[in-house]
Amino acid sequence: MEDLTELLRGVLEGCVLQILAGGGSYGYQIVQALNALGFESVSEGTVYPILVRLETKGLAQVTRERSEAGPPRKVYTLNAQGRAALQAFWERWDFVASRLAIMKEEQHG
Amino acid sequence: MEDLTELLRGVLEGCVLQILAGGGSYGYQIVQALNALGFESVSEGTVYPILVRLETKGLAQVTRERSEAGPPRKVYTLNAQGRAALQAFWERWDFVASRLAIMKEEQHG
DNA sequence: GGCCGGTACCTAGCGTTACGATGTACCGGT
DNA sequence: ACCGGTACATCGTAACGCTAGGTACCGGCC
Repeated sequence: MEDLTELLRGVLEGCVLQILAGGGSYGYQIVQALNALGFESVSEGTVYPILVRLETKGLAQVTRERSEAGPPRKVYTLNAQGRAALQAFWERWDFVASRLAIMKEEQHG
Repeated sequence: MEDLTELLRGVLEGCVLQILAGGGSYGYQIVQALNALGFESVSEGTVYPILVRLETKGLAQVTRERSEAGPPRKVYTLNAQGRAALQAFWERWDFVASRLAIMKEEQHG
């Protein structure tokens, strides 16, 4: 798949929120989850700033947990504001996706 | 609807390509078409740079047509490369949208 | 004639975001 | 001692959308 960079703007933060909604997670694991999902080009340089942003905005809390296989993890957990932000993200996404679907229909109709 | 700015990155260029695929159009009209579609915040300062970009990339040609109600219009028409770019856009969009759909499912499942 | 609203174009500057590159450091196995 | 995997951080760059401002053509109205 070609370069998705521009299309992923704003989307990745939503994806991270969604992943965190499924239970606490940390940067390295989130990168792997996004890669596994098909966003193969997403790397640490992209995800870590997002996590910092979420914490700064007060959408997630951090706890340190030690790892058996490396340095300690910074586990992020969504709070109520974070869940609200996730819902708001899906609303915006659904809106945009619905409009794009309309446009695409017109292509063939 | 809240601020869609970030979600529209990359998407607006695709929308303009799609609009142009339906026949030649010009900046002012495209702004109105996008507004009518629901992207109400999109203004001329957003669309004109996109059109310049399309021409620079060799995806569209320009012809001047006079208007009865104002200064002459710059009518943009897609060429073969433009139609290819449109198709490539839809492929990328479908990919991203499908992944997001998977993520959203997991929310409830 | 002068003014205003609608049409139509353009640009500079700003903020946000994703990404590549680079660096640090902990750990187990060989 | 070294290497690969785990795990974090940050700087600089590029791209894009948006606000704000500017120019200009036109018809109608006072």
